[in-house]
Amino acid sequence: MAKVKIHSKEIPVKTIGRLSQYRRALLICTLKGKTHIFSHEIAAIQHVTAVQVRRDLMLIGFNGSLKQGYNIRNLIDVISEILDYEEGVNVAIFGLGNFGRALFNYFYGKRSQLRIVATFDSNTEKIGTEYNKVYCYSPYRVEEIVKKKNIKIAILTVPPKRALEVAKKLVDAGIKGILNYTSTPIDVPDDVFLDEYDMITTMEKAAFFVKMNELKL
Amino acid sequence: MAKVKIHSKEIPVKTIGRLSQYRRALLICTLKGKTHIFSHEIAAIQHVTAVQVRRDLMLIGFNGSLKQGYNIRNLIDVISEILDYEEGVNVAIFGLGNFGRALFNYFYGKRSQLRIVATFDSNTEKIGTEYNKVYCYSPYRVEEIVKKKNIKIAILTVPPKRALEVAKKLVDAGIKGILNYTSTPIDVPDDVFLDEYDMITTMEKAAFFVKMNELKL
DNA sequence: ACAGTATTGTTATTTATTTAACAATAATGA
DNA sequence: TCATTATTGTTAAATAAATAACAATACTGT
Repeated sequence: MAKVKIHSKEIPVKTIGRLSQYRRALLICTLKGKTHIFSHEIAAIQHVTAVQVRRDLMLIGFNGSLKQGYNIRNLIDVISEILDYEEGVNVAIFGLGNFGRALFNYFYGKRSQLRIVATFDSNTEKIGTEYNKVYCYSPYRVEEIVKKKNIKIAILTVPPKRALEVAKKLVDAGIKGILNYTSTPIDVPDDVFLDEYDMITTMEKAAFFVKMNELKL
Repeated sequence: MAKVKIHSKEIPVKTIGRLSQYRRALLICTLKGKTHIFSHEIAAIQHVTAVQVRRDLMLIGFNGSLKQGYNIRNLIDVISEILDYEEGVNVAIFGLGNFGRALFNYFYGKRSQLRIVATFDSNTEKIGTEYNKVYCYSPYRVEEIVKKKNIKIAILTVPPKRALEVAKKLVDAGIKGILNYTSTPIDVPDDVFLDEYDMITTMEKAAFFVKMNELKL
Protein backbone atom coordinates (compact mmCIF):
# COMPACT_ATOMS: atom_id res chain seq x y z
CA MET A 1 0.00 0.00 0.00
CA ALA A 2 2.44 2.63 -1.19
CA LYS A 3 0.30 4.99 -3.18
CA VAL A 4 -3.34 5.91 -3.24
CA LYS A 5 -5.56 7.17 -5.98
CA ILE A 6 -7.50 10.38 -5.51
CA HIS A 7 -9.11 12.10 -8.47
CA SER A 8 -7.33 9.51 -10.59
CA LYS A 9 -3.93 10.75 -9.43
CA GLU A 10 -1.46 8.67 -7.49
CA ILE A 11 -0.77 10.16 -4.11
CA PRO A 12 2.19 9.10 -1.97
CA VAL A 13 1.29 7.80 1.45
CA LYS A 14 3.52 10.40 3.02
CA THR A 15 1.53 13.15 1.41
CA ILE A 16 -1.53 11.88 3.26
CA GLY A 17 0.31 12.30 6.54
CA ARG A 18 1.39 15.79 5.62
CA LEU A 19 -2.11 16.80 4.63
CA SER A 20 -3.23 15.99 8.14
CA GLN A 21 -0.46 18.20 9.49
CA TYR A 22 -1.20 21.00 7.09
CA ARG A 23 -4.80 20.98 8.19
CA ARG A 24 -3.83 21.35 11.81
CA ALA A 25 -1.61 24.30 10.98
CA LEU A 26 -4.38 25.83 8.92
CA LEU A 27 -6.93 25.47 11.68
CA ILE A 28 -4.65 27.44 13.97
CA CYS A 29 -4.32 30.11 11.31
CA THR A 30 -8.08 30.54 10.98
CA LEU A 31 -8.29 31.09 14.72
CA LYS A 32 -5.95 34.01 14.22
CA GLY A 33 -8.23 35.46 11.55
CA LYS A 34 -5.98 34.68 8.61
CA THR A 35 -7.84 33.88 5.40
CA HIS A 36 -5.02 33.19 2.95
CA ILE A 37 -1.61 31.61 3.23
CA PHE A 38 1.45 31.10 1.04
CA SER A 39 3.15 27.77 0.52
CA HIS A 40 6.25 29.01 2.30
CA GLU A 41 4.18 29.99 5.30
CA ILE A 42 2.70 26.53 5.63
CA ALA A 43 6.18 25.14 5.14
CA ALA A 44 7.53 27.27 7.95
CA ILE A 45 4.91 26.06 10.42
CA GLN A 46 5.38 22.40 9.67
CA HIS A 47 8.92 21.60 8.76
CA VAL A 48 8.83 20.84 5.13
CA THR A 49 9.87 22.88 2.13
CA ALA A 50 7.56 25.23 0.26
CA VAL A 51 8.06 23.09 -2.84
CA GLN A 52 6.78 20.06 -1.05
CA VAL A 53 3.69 21.90 0.10
CA ARG A 54 2.97 23.06 -3.44
CA ARG A 55 3.57 19.61 -4.80
CA ASP A 56 1.28 18.01 -2.24
CA LEU A 57 -1.47 20.50 -2.99
CA MET A 58 -1.01 19.99 -6.69
CA LEU A 59 -1.53 16.27 -6.20
CA ILE A 60 -4.88 16.80 -4.55
CA GLY A 61 -5.77 19.33 -7.23
CA PHE A 62 -5.97 22.37 -5.00
CA ASN A 63 -5.18 25.70 -6.63
CA GLY A 64 -4.01 28.87 -5.00
CA SER A 65 -3.93 32.38 -6.34
CA LEU A 66 -0.73 33.93 -7.45
CA LYS A 67 -0.83 36.96 -5.23
CA GLN A 68 -2.76 35.76 -2.20
CA GLY A 69 -1.64 32.17 -1.99
CA TYR A 70 -4.10 29.53 -0.82
CA ASN A 71 -7.54 30.14 0.61
CA ILE A 72 -7.30 28.58 4.04
CA ARG A 73 -10.96 27.78 4.56
CA ASN A 74 -11.26 26.06 1.19
CA LEU A 75 -8.07 24.14 1.68
CA ILE A 76 -9.22 22.85 5.05
CA ASP A 77 -12.44 21.70 3.43
CA VAL A 78 -10.68 19.93 0.59
CA ILE A 79 -8.27 18.18 2.94
CA SER A 80 -11.13 17.20 5.22
CA GLU A 81 -13.04 15.76 2.32
CA ILE A 82 -10.07 13.58 1.52
CA LEU A 83 -9.14 12.53 5.04
CA ASP A 84 -12.35 12.38 6.95
CA TYR A 85 -14.75 9.58 7.32
CA GLU A 86 -18.23 10.93 7.04
CA GLU A 87 -19.77 9.07 9.94
CA GLY A 88 -16.63 9.17 12.05
CA VAL A 89 -14.57 6.17 13.07
CA ASN A 90 -14.94 4.02 16.15
CA VAL A 91 -11.72 3.20 17.93
CA ALA A 92 -10.89 0.86 20.78
CA ILE A 93 -7.89 0.62 23.06
CA PHE A 94 -6.49 -2.80 23.81
CA GLY A 95 -4.50 -2.77 27.02
CA LEU A 96 -5.39 -0.20 29.64
CA GLY A 97 -1.96 0.06 31.23
CA ASN A 98 -0.17 3.35 31.69
CA PHE A 99 0.37 3.76 28.04
CA GLY A 100 -3.13 2.80 27.05
CA ARG A 101 -4.60 5.27 29.52
CA ALA A 102 -2.25 7.98 28.33
CA LEU A 103 -3.31 7.46 24.75
CA PHE A 104 -6.90 7.45 25.87
CA ASN A 105 -6.52 10.83 27.49
CA TYR A 106 -4.57 12.08 24.55
CA PHE A 107 -7.43 11.39 22.17
CA TYR A 108 -10.46 11.66 24.33
CA GLY A 109 -12.56 14.48 22.96
CA LYS A 110 -9.81 15.84 20.73
CA ARG A 111 -11.28 14.88 17.39
CA SER A 112 -14.94 14.08 17.09
CA GLN A 113 -14.03 12.13 13.95
CA LEU A 114 -12.24 9.56 16.04
CA ARG A 115 -14.31 8.14 18.85
CA ILE A 116 -12.97 5.81 21.50
CA VAL A 117 -15.93 3.56 22.18
CA ALA A 118 -14.42 0.69 24.13
CA THR A 119 -11.37 -0.49 26.02
CA PHE A 120 -10.13 -4.01 26.70
CA ASP A 121 -7.91 -5.35 29.43
CA SER A 122 -7.21 -8.78 30.85
CA ASN A 123 -6.92 -7.48 34.40
CA THR A 124 -10.08 -8.65 36.17
CA GLU A 125 -10.06 -5.58 38.36
CA LYS A 126 -10.43 -3.34 35.36
CA ILE A 127 -12.98 -5.41 33.48
CA GLY A 128 -16.46 -4.09 34.03
CA THR A 129 -15.31 -0.68 35.20
CA GLU A 130 -15.56 2.51 33.23
CA TYR A 131 -12.64 4.73 32.35
CA ASN A 132 -13.84 8.20 31.40
CA LYS A 133 -17.28 6.76 30.78
CA VAL A 134 -15.97 4.13 28.39
CA TYR A 135 -16.53 0.52 29.41
CA CYS A 136 -13.64 -1.90 29.86
CA TYR A 137 -14.29 -5.35 28.40
CA SER A 138 -12.65 -8.72 28.82
CA PRO A 139 -10.45 -9.79 25.89
CA TYR A 140 -12.76 -12.78 25.53
CA ARG A 141 -15.39 -10.48 24.15
CA VAL A 142 -13.23 -8.89 21.43
CA GLU A 143 -15.06 -10.40 18.48
CA GLU A 144 -18.49 -9.71 19.89
CA ILE A 145 -17.83 -6.09 20.83
CA VAL A 146 -15.82 -5.16 17.76
CA LYS A 147 -18.73 -6.24 15.62
CA LYS A 148 -21.48 -4.86 17.80
CA LYS A 149 -19.87 -1.45 18.21
CA ASN A 150 -18.57 -1.32 14.65
CA ILE A 151 -15.00 -0.71 15.82
CA LYS A 152 -12.73 -0.03 12.87
CA ILE A 153 -9.41 0.90 14.44
CA ALA A 154 -7.52 -0.68 17.33
CA ILE A 155 -4.83 0.90 19.45
CA LEU A 156 -2.62 -1.89 20.68
CA THR A 157 -0.86 -1.32 24.01
CA VAL A 158 -0.92 -4.80 25.49
CA PRO A 159 2.27 -6.39 26.89
CA PRO A 160 4.59 -7.45 24.05
CA LYS A 161 3.98 -11.13 24.70
CA ARG A 162 0.26 -10.77 24.09
CA ALA A 163 0.58 -8.64 20.96
CA LEU A 164 0.50 -11.40 18.33
CA GLU A 165 -2.39 -13.23 19.87
CA VAL A 166 -4.49 -10.09 20.32
CA ALA A 167 -3.67 -8.87 16.82
CA LYS A 168 -4.84 -12.15 15.36
CA LYS A 169 -8.10 -11.90 17.26
CA LEU A 170 -8.59 -8.36 16.03
CA VAL A 171 -8.04 -9.27 12.43
CA ASP A 172 -10.43 -12.19 12.75
CA ALA A 173 -13.00 -9.90 14.28
CA GLY A 174 -12.78 -7.72 11.19
CA ILE A 175 -10.79 -4.73 12.43
CA LYS A 176 -9.66 -2.41 9.63
CA GLY A 177 -6.64 -0.69 11.13
CA ILE A 178 -4.20 -1.34 13.95
CA LEU A 179 -1.82 1.09 15.61
CA ASN A 180 0.72 -1.16 17.25
CA TYR A 181 2.60 0.46 20.14
CA THR A 182 4.00 -2.76 21.53
CA SER A 183 7.56 -3.76 20.78
CA THR A 184 6.37 -6.91 19.01
CA PRO A 185 5.98 -6.51 15.26
CA ILE A 186 2.72 -7.98 14.05
CA ASP A 187 1.51 -9.07 10.64
CA VAL A 188 -1.83 -8.25 9.15
CA PRO A 189 -3.50 -8.91 5.80
CA ASP A 190 -3.02 -6.34 3.06
CA ASP A 191 -6.41 -4.80 3.52
CA VAL A 192 -5.76 -3.90 7.16
CA PHE A 193 -3.91 -0.67 7.82
CA LEU A 194 -0.95 -1.08 10.14
CA ASP A 195 1.21 1.51 11.83
CA GLU A 196 3.94 0.33 14.14
CA TYR A 197 5.83 2.63 16.36
CA ASP A 198 8.40 1.14 18.62
CA MET A 199 9.79 3.51 21.20
CA ILE A 200 12.72 1.37 22.14
CA THR A 201 13.94 1.34 18.57
CA THR A 202 13.46 5.07 18.34
CA MET A 203 15.45 5.65 21.51
CA GLU A 204 18.21 3.38 20.33
CA LYS A 205 18.35 5.19 17.04
CA ALA A 206 18.53 8.49 18.89
CA ALA A 207 21.36 7.21 21.06
CA PHE A 208 23.16 5.96 17.99
CA PHE A 209 23.01 9.32 16.27
CA VAL A 210 24.17 11.09 19.39
CA LYS A 211 27.16 8.79 19.40
CA MET A 212 27.84 9.32 15.71
CA ASN A 213 27.72 13.07 16.05
CA GLU A 214 30.13 13.02 18.94
CA LEU A 215 32.58 10.90 17.01
CA LYS A 216 32.56 13.39 14.19
CA LEU A 217 33.91 16.12 16.44
CA MET B 1 21.31 13.14 7.91
CA ALA B 2 20.29 10.43 5.50
CA LYS B 3 23.13 7.99 5.60
CA VAL B 4 25.81 7.10 8.06
CA LYS B 5 29.28 5.75 7.60
CA ILE B 6 30.31 2.59 9.40
CA HIS B 7 33.47 0.75 8.40
CA SER B 8 33.65 3.22 5.52
CA LYS B 9 30.32 2.01 4.13
CA GLU B 10 27.26 4.17 3.79
CA ILE B 11 24.41 2.80 5.85
CA PRO B 12 20.82 3.94 5.37
CA VAL B 13 19.18 5.40 8.43
CA LYS B 14 16.42 2.84 8.17
CA THR B 15 18.91 0.05 8.46
CA ILE B 16 19.93 1.42 11.84
CA GLY B 17 16.35 1.14 13.02
CA ARG B 18 16.10 -2.41 11.75
CA LEU B 19 19.34 -3.43 13.43
CA SER B 20 17.79 -2.45 16.72
CA GLN B 21 14.79 -4.62 15.94
CA TYR B 22 16.89 -7.54 14.78
CA ARG B 23 18.80 -7.42 18.03
CA ARG B 24 15.62 -7.66 20.03
CA ALA B 25 14.48 -10.65 18.04
CA LEU B 26 17.88 -12.24 18.46
CA LEU B 27 17.89 -11.73 22.21
CA ILE B 28 14.62 -13.62 22.42
CA CYS B 29 16.12 -16.42 20.34
CA THR B 30 19.08 -16.83 22.66
CA LEU B 31 16.70 -17.22 25.57
CA LYS B 32 15.24 -20.16 23.73
CA GLY B 33 18.67 -21.69 23.38
CA LYS B 34 19.06 -21.08 19.66
CA THR B 35 22.62 -20.42 18.54
CA HIS B 36 22.22 -19.87 14.79
CA ILE B 37 19.56 -18.30 12.63
CA PHE B 38 18.79 -17.90 8.92
CA SER B 39 17.98 -14.62 7.28
CA HIS B 40 14.46 -15.78 6.54
CA GLU B 41 13.92 -16.62 10.18
CA ILE B 42 14.87 -13.13 11.29
CA ALA B 43 12.67 -11.79 8.52
CA ALA B 44 9.72 -13.80 9.76
CA ILE B 45 10.02 -12.46 13.30
CA GLN B 46 10.27 -8.83 12.31
CA HIS B 47 8.30 -8.13 9.21
CA VAL B 48 10.84 -7.53 6.56
CA THR B 49 12.05 -9.71 3.73
CA ALA B 50 14.96 -12.10 3.99
CA VAL B 51 16.74 -10.13 1.29
CA GLN B 52 16.55 -7.01 3.35
CA VAL B 53 18.01 -8.76 6.35
CA ARG B 54 20.91 -10.09 4.32
CA ARG B 55 21.47 -6.71 2.76
CA ASP B 56 21.45 -4.97 6.12
CA LEU B 57 23.93 -7.47 7.53
CA MET B 58 26.10 -7.15 4.48
CA LEU B 59 26.25 -3.40 5.05
CA ILE B 60 27.58 -3.82 8.56
CA GLY B 61 29.99 -6.45 7.30
CA PHE B 62 28.57 -9.41 9.18
CA ASN B 63 28.99 -12.81 7.59
CA GLY B 64 26.94 -15.91 8.10
CA SER B 65 27.71 -19.48 7.20
CA LEU B 66 26.08 -21.11 4.26
CA LYS B 67 24.60 -24.02 6.08
CA GLN B 68 23.97 -22.68 9.56
CA GLY B 69 23.10 -19.11 8.84
CA TYR B 70 24.18 -16.40 11.25
CA ASN B 71 25.72 -16.89 14.67
CA ILE B 72 23.26 -15.19 16.96
CA ARG B 73 25.63 -14.33 19.80
CA ASN B 74 28.17 -12.76 17.47
CA LEU B 75 25.55 -10.85 15.59
CA ILE B 76 24.13 -9.40 18.80
CA ASP B 77 27.63 -8.29 19.74
CA VAL B 78 28.30 -6.66 16.40
CA ILE B 79 24.97 -4.83 16.42
CA SER B 80 25.56 -3.72 19.98
CA GLU B 81 28.96 -2.40 19.09
CA ILE B 82 27.37 -0.28 16.42
CA LEU B 83 24.34 0.92 18.33
CA ASP B 84 25.41 1.18 21.91
CA TYR B 85 26.97 4.04 23.69
CA GLU B 86 29.68 2.73 25.91
CA GLU B 87 28.89 4.77 29.00
CA GLY B 88 25.15 4.74 28.42
CA VAL B 89 23.00 7.73 27.66
CA ASN B 90 21.23 10.02 30.07
CA VAL B 91 17.67 10.87 29.17
CA ALA B 92 15.17 13.32 30.60
CA ILE B 93 11.42 13.61 30.24
CA PHE B 94 9.94 17.04 29.68
CA GLY B 95 6.31 17.13 30.70
CA LEU B 96 5.14 14.68 33.35
CA GLY B 97 1.55 14.44 32.21
CA ASN B 98 -0.15 11.15 31.48
CA PHE B 99 1.90 10.57 28.44
CA GLY B 100 5.18 11.53 30.04
CA ARG B 101 4.54 9.19 32.95
CA ALA B 102 3.55 6.40 30.61
CA LEU B 103 6.79 6.79 28.67
CA PHE B 104 8.67 6.89 31.92
CA ASN B 105 7.24 3.57 33.00
CA TYR B 106 7.78 2.17 29.58
CA PHE B 107 11.49 2.83 29.74
CA TYR B 108 12.26 2.69 33.38
CA GLY B 109 14.69 -0.14 33.92
CA LYS B 110 14.15 -1.65 30.48
CA ARG B 111 17.53 -0.81 28.99
CA SER B 112 20.42 0.04 31.22
CA GLN B 113 21.91 1.81 28.21
CA LEU B 114 19.23 4.45 28.40
CA ARG B 115 18.87 6.02 31.83
CA ILE B 116 16.14 8.43 32.77
CA VAL B 117 17.89 10.77 35.17
CA ALA B 118 15.51 13.71 35.45
CA THR B 119 12.00 14.90 34.72
CA PHE B 120 10.69 18.43 34.22
CA ASP B 121 7.23 19.86 34.66
CA SER B 122 5.84 23.33 35.09
CA ASN B 123 3.19 22.19 37.57
CA THR B 124 4.34 23.48 40.96
CA GLU B 125 2.78 20.51 42.69
CA LYS B 126 5.04 18.15 40.82
CA ILE B 127 8.24 20.18 41.07
CA GLY B 128 10.40 18.94 43.88
CA THR B 129 8.71 15.56 44.12
CA GLU B 130 10.16 12.29 42.98
CA TYR B 131 8.59 9.99 40.46
CA ASN B 132 10.04 6.51 40.71
CA LYS B 133 13.02 7.98 42.54
CA VAL B 134 13.71 10.48 39.77
CA TYR B 135 13.50 14.13 40.73
CA CYS B 136 11.12 16.51 39.00
CA TYR B 137 12.63 19.91 38.22
CA SER B 138 11.19 23.26 37.28
CA PRO B 139 11.58 24.16 33.60
CA TYR B 140 13.55 27.17 34.75
CA ARG B 141 16.39 24.86 35.60
CA VAL B 142 16.62 23.13 32.22
CA GLU B 143 19.96 24.54 31.21
CA GLU B 144 21.56 23.96 34.60
CA ILE B 145 20.37 20.38 35.01
CA VAL B 146 20.94 19.28 31.42
CA LYS B 147 24.55 20.33 31.77
CA LYS B 148 25.08 19.09 35.30
CA LYS B 149 23.57 15.67 34.68
CA ASN B 150 25.00 15.36 31.18
CA ILE B 151 21.57 14.74 29.65
CA LYS B 152 21.88 13.89 25.99
CA ILE B 153 18.36 12.97 24.93
CA ALA B 154 15.05 14.65 25.71
CA ILE B 155 11.60 13.13 25.52
CA LEU B 156 9.19 15.92 24.82
CA THR B 157 5.64 15.46 26.08
CA VAL B 158 4.73 19.00 27.07
CA PRO B 159 1.46 20.60 25.88
CA PRO B 160 1.70 21.51 22.17
CA LYS B 161 1.76 25.22 22.91
CA ARG B 162 4.93 24.89 24.96
CA ALA B 163 6.77 22.63 22.54
CA LEU B 164 8.63 25.27 20.53
CA GLU B 165 9.75 27.20 23.55
CA VAL B 166 10.96 24.13 25.44
CA ALA B 167 12.69 22.74 22.36
CA LYS B 168 14.59 25.97 21.94
CA LYS B 169 15.70 25.85 25.54
CA LEU B 170 16.86 22.28 25.13
CA VAL B 171 18.90 23.02 22.07
CA ASP B 172 20.48 26.00 23.79
CA ALA B 173 21.31 23.82 26.75
CA GLY B 174 23.19 21.49 24.43
CA ILE B 175 20.83 18.54 24.15
CA LYS B 176 21.85 16.06 21.42
CA GLY B 177 18.58 14.36 20.56
CA ILE B 178 14.89 15.10 20.94
CA LEU B 179 11.97 12.71 20.66
CA ASN B 180 9.03 14.98 20.06
CA TYR B 181 5.68 13.46 20.98
CA THR B 182 3.76 16.71 20.93
CA SER B 183 1.65 17.61 17.92
CA THR B 184 3.78 20.71 17.28
CA PRO B 185 6.60 20.15 14.80
CA ILE B 186 9.85 21.61 16.04
CA ASP B 187 13.06 22.59 14.31
CA VAL B 188 16.52 21.74 15.51
CA PRO B 189 20.03 22.29 14.16
CA ASP B 190 21.48 19.59 11.93
CA ASP B 191 23.63 18.14 14.64
CA VAL B 192 20.68 17.39 16.90
CA PHE B 193 18.81 14.16 16.28
CA LEU B 194 15.08 14.62 15.95
CA ASP B 195 12.30 12.08 15.86
CA GLU B 196 8.74 13.28 15.65
CA TYR B 197 5.79 11.08 16.13
CA ASP B 198 2.40 12.62 15.98
CA MET B 199 -0.39 10.36 17.07
CA ILE B 200 -3.16 12.50 15.70
CA THR B 201 -1.64 12.34 12.24
CA THR B 202 -1.20 8.61 12.57
CA MET B 203 -4.81 8.12 13.58
CA GLU B 204 -6.03 10.29 10.74
CA LYS B 205 -3.93 8.34 8.31
CA ALA B 206 -5.36 5.13 9.68
CA ALA B 207 -8.90 6.44 9.31
CA PHE B 208 -8.10 7.52 5.78
CA PHE B 209 -6.89 4.10 4.75
CA VAL B 210 -9.85 2.44 6.34
CA LYS B 211 -12.03 4.67 4.24
CA MET B 212 -10.04 3.98 1.07
CA ASN B 213 -10.26 0.25 1.57
CA GLU B 214 -13.98 0.38 2.07
CA LEU B 215 -14.44 2.38 -1.10
CA LYS B 216 -12.57 -0.24 -3.05
CA LEU B 217 -15.12 -2.91 -2.18
C1' DA C 1 4.32 50.77 -20.87
C1' DC C 2 7.44 47.88 -18.90
C1' DA C 3 11.17 46.04 -15.91
C1' DG C 4 11.23 43.85 -11.49
C1' DT C 5 9.33 40.79 -8.11
C1' DA C 6 7.06 37.04 -5.80
C1' DT C 7 4.42 33.43 -6.30
C1' DT C 8 2.15 29.14 -8.21
C1' DG C 9 2.01 24.82 -10.89
C1' DT C 10 4.48 21.33 -13.14
C1' DT C 11 8.11 18.73 -15.17
C1' DA C 12 12.74 16.90 -14.67
C1' DT C 13 16.37 15.35 -11.86
C1' DT C 14 18.39 13.42 -7.97
C1' DT C 15 18.52 10.81 -3.99
C1' DA C 16 17.12 7.04 -1.07
C1' DT C 17 15.39 2.63 -0.39
C1' DT C 18 13.59 -1.70 -1.56
C1' DT C 19 13.20 -5.57 -4.36
C1' DA C 20 14.87 -8.72 -7.74
C1' DA C 21 18.31 -11.50 -9.79
C1' DC C 22 21.83 -14.50 -9.58
C1' DA C 23 26.65 -16.35 -8.94
C1' DA C 24 29.10 -18.84 -5.35
C1' DT C 25 29.13 -22.28 -2.04
C1' DA C 26 28.64 -26.28 0.72
C1' DA C 27 26.01 -30.06 2.12
C1' DT C 28 22.99 -34.16 0.69
C1' DG C 29 21.88 -38.17 -1.35
C1' DA C 30 21.00 -40.91 -5.53
C1' DT D 1 30.48 -38.67 -9.02
C1' DC D 2 27.24 -35.37 -9.89
C1' DA D 3 22.61 -33.35 -9.91
C1' DT D 4 19.70 -31.14 -6.29
C1' DT D 5 18.92 -28.11 -2.71
C1' DA D 6 19.17 -24.19 0.38
C1' DT D 7 21.57 -20.64 1.64
C1' DT D 8 24.62 -16.39 1.60
C1' DG D 9 26.62 -12.18 -0.45
C1' DT D 10 26.45 -8.87 -3.95
C1' DT D 11 25.27 -6.41 -8.00
C1' DA D 12 21.57 -4.58 -10.82
C1' DA D 13 17.00 -2.87 -11.48
C1' DA D 14 12.84 -0.89 -9.86
C1' DT D 15 10.23 1.94 -6.96
C1' DA D 16 9.35 5.81 -4.02
C1' DA D 17 10.03 10.30 -2.55
C1' DA D 18 12.23 14.72 -2.23
C1' DT D 19 14.41 18.42 -4.41
C1' DA D 20 15.55 21.44 -8.08
C1' DA D 21 14.45 23.98 -12.05
C1' DC D 22 11.75 26.90 -14.43
C1' DA D 23 7.78 28.67 -17.30
C1' DA D 24 3.59 31.21 -16.43
C1' DT D 25 1.35 34.70 -14.16
C1' DA D 26 -0.17 38.84 -12.00
C1' DC D 27 0.88 42.60 -9.33
C1' DT D 28 4.01 46.88 -8.20
C1' DG D 29 6.35 50.93 -8.89
C1' DT D 30 8.62 53.92 -12.08
